[in-house]
Amino acid sequence: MHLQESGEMYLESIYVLLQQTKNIRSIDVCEYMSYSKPSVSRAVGLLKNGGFINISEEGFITLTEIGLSTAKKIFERHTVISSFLESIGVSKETASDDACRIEHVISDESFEALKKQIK
Amino acid sequence: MHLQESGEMYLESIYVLLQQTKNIRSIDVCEYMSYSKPSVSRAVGLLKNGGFINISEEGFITLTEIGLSTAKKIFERHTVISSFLESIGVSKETASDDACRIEHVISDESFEALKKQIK
DNA sequence: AAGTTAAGTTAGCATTGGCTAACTAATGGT
DNA sequence: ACCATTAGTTAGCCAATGCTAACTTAACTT
Repeated sequence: MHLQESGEMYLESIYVLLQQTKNIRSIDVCEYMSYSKPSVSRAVGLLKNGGFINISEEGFITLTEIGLSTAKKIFERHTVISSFLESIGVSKETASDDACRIEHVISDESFEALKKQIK
Repeated sequence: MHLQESGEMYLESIYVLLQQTKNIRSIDVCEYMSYSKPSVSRAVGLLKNGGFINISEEGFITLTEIGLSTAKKIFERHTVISSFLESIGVSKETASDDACRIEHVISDESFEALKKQIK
């Protein structure tokens, strides 16, 4: 199942939140992304349908195997792109903001080339 | 007037076409972008309303002053990003494809940093 | 028990930006 | 004169993705 750019953002946010906190729910995603509850509710439903996450009885979100690997991939893109931009003199904040958008549109080929560049 | 990503793509295509051919019409944009006539018709109408292009009596498209400077800016982003990617080993085609998408989302700050990088 | 708060869902709106179907209008061939 | 082709427009569909309003449900408070 293919994720849109927005789906990737939600998944990445869930991943980041799960690194900080054990138990997260939709409301935490709302807070983190500054999106409304209905928006998150729908997105979370789509991620669940797509097999990327599971929702426990109590509403806690966990990543499936596919969800985790997908999230890791997106997150790696974020950190690599962000690091690269910082390495050429871009401010931390702009680098992260730009990485947020570029991570969804860059090809594997260019990403790998960038990755080589920063090490 | 602010252009969406799609508007930027149309404007850039018009700019590129005008560098190749003197007289271009909507149908040429359809061909070039592989979009349907109604899609181009609407987009061209929006660019005209936005003051980026003019349409002659015979349907020929010309760039206004603002349209030209905007298109040049976008096109410069394209070439710089594309050149940069090629310079780190990305194939010509992938570099251009990626530049096409990155050019719309990258910040001025990161763009300037990239530009410095390739010279 | 009754009321408040918190989390989530449902319904439905708006925008963006692609599309097809079907129309108009102008040009050109036989 | 008639028909075909070409360019463009209009109307309206569809998907994605944000939103608000209003509901349900569960839990806590007093």
